[in-house]
Amino acid sequence: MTDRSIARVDRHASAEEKRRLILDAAVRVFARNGFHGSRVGDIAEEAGVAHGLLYHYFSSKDEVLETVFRENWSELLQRFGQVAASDEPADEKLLGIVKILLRTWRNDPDLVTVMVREVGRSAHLASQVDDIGKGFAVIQQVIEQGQAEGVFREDLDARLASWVVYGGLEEILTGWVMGRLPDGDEEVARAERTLVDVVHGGLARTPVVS
Amino acid sequence: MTDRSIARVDRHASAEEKRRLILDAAVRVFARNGFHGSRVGDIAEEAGVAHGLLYHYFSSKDEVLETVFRENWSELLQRFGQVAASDEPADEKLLGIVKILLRTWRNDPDLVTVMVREVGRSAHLASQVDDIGKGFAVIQQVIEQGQAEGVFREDLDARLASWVVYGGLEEILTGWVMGRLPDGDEEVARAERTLVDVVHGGLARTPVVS
Amino acid sequence: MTDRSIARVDRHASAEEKRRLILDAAVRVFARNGFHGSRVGDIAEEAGVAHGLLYHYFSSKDEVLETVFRENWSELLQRFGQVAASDEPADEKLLGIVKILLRTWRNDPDLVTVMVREVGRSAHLASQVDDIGKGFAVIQQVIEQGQAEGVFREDLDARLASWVVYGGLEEILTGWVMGRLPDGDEEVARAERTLVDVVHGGLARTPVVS
Amino acid sequence: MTDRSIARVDRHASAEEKRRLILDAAVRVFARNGFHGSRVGDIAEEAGVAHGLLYHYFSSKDEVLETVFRENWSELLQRFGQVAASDEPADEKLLGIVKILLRTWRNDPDLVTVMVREVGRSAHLASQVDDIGKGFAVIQQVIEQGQAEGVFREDLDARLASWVVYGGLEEILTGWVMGRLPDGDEEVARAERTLVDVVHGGLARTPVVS
DNA sequence: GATGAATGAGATTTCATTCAT
DNA sequence: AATGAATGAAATCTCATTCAT
Repeated sequence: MTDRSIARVDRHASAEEKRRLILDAAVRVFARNGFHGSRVGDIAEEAGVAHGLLYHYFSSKDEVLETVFRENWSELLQRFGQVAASDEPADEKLLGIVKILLRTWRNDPDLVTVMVREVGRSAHLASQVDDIGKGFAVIQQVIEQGQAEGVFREDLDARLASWVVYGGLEEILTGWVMGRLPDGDEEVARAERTLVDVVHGGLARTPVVS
Repeated sequence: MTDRSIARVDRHASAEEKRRLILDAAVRVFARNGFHGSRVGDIAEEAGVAHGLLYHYFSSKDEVLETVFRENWSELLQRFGQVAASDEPADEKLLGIVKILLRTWRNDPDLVTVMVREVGRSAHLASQVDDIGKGFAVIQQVIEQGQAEGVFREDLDARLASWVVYGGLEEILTGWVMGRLPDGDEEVARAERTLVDVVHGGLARTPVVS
Repeated sequence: MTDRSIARVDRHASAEEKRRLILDAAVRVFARNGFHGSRVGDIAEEAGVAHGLLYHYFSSKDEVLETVFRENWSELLQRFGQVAASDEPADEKLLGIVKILLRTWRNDPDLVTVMVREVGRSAHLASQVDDIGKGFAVIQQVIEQGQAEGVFREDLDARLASWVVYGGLEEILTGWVMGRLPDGDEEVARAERTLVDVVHGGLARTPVVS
Repeated sequence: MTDRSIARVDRHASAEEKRRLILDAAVRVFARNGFHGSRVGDIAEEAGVAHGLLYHYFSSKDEVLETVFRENWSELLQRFGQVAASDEPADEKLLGIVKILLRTWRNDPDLVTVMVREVGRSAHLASQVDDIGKGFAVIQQVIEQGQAEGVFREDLDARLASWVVYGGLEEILTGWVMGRLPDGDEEVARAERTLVDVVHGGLARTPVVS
């Protein structure tokens, strides 16, 4: 979640800064053209370096995408973990996780675009699979905790439910990414509310009490 | 949702049958290797024809994917429409739509794989956008109908809610497609139940009645 | 020099007529797109037949071009021969040959376009070389005859001179073909006059009498 | 008209030299096989580079041909211009232009072959049209100057006459290119003389004085 | 004769990656 | 570290030609 808005080429950028420059450029370019539609040269150009330099820091174009994913996803995972480890009730935790992801969209739509479109379901890289799984696992844990605490229904398969929750979340992001859902501060707030309402209380008016 | 299991090359296949052969082969190959990982020659080989013939029926590899999507999605849309037009209550309709999609997975996992992985969020083709939107629209209509009938809460944004519902649905499919969720008749039934439970009744145990 | 203006597809065209249909279509298509820019299918379409039929009458695309050239060039050669065999003086004969070619342009610009652009200097076909040579030979004979009769200067290499004459002629045609010289009845007449004036009397005002 | 005979691959060739290497190789290959008969790989092989490098310097095979034409024709045009700007009489200038072209054949027959066969009349590229026109324009100017000075007949259309002159010239070159006229120092000298004699004094023995 | 589905050799072009400087 | 010229595998697409019907 580095500030990518400052893209000017600093002639005196240190080695690490060049690496960042390239990663940030990659996010913008992948977001704009997709992974397959982006050439290594495009990334280098966007970063203001020669394309050969990219291979000094990364072993391949694939590794650039993988790095983008890994570094950012791990940060998200960490924040999920903090929420999950707090002593709030399960439903609040769920809300916290939702907020983290939806608000990331506001801060860095390009990054979310890449995560959702390129990494989410393409079988590009094997390594990510585990990491993505950890995201589901956190949600699943929260749900299971909620069931244990009695705030969530126990008749639900917590694992499947975590997929449903995550899916709803990701679909909203996709809607924004693809430009099919209106974007803006208010819209994000509304989406957050709707998402939580649906997964928490369900669509049904008269609650299904059995 | 043609039966693609019969792939033997019928020497006396009529022209239209060859077209089908190619489309069906494309679904299998795209499902196996992804769109970008599939060569035109792979599709032709799988179909048992020369690769040049593909260009007799389609103008490009892209058009093959587009056709796969268009022809199958329109069939799904039609079935959604039938459910939506029935005189069942809204929650039954929602269940009906969920069933259509989840069971398509069982009948034709390759097709679903392609739909979910290649078409869903890649900006491959412009034309599909409209059609995909129609899927959301049907769900949204059902939700709005439910709100009007009083079976669904009125305080929800029906449009956003339709995205959440569809997202949960698609994520389950993705889990199967990516091999990250266990598959099987029983699992599909359980997923169906969980999905409907979540979006209908919500996760909350004690219904949120204030 | 068949009348190609009547291009309607006669359903009851006899075999020979189909052949003509194809040849005439080929002239139009080659003139429009050049030999390499023309597909066999384009010719067939222009002729209103299936492209497979072309191979019933000709063994290849090359042979179509060769046939166009051969059939039409032999007709021109014949007319050259008639002029050369007449009992007019050599300078009149030269004028006659010039007239034949320039006026062919008026009657059938597509044909001349093909002759000039595709056959003239591409080494497409070996067979034509001889035939083209016969054209030069006729001009050379006329010049030699003129020299023998005393109307033409004897100090000129008749062979080279025939190439110069033919070159001037062909260049004018090329100018029309490429749209770089104005076309029209009057222009053709003026070109005829200029060409004959130059090759006959030369550019020099005060004749070079030594 | 660079010396193309030195084709050995110099490992230390600078970037610009590689570009030249490719252009020179293209001239040889186009001369040998014609534009359509030459594969990009043939050019690269002849130049001793990988075929991909060609696309580093040129955007397409077409652009290679266009560049060959443009760079060489502009040099010729410049030399024409020098002749035209000199203070010689018009007939000497005409001779000068003829010499430039005919002698280019001796120095670089491959280049002339390509110019005559591929560029002259194929409608390959739009850009050349203007440049080719400039060649005619110079000749036309010289003729008009001669008419003004009284050395050339005033009753001739200078524009058309320039086409006739250029056509005679080009046809001689074509004869050599196609191997239909004998080549050699003496032959070139004879051609030069014949060409000038014809366009200057005409074929007629007793000059046409009216 | 006539059709057009089917074939497959072949050509251009792209672009990730390497490496000499 | 940095550059960008150079490489070459690979992929899409074209189209002349064949041939079963």
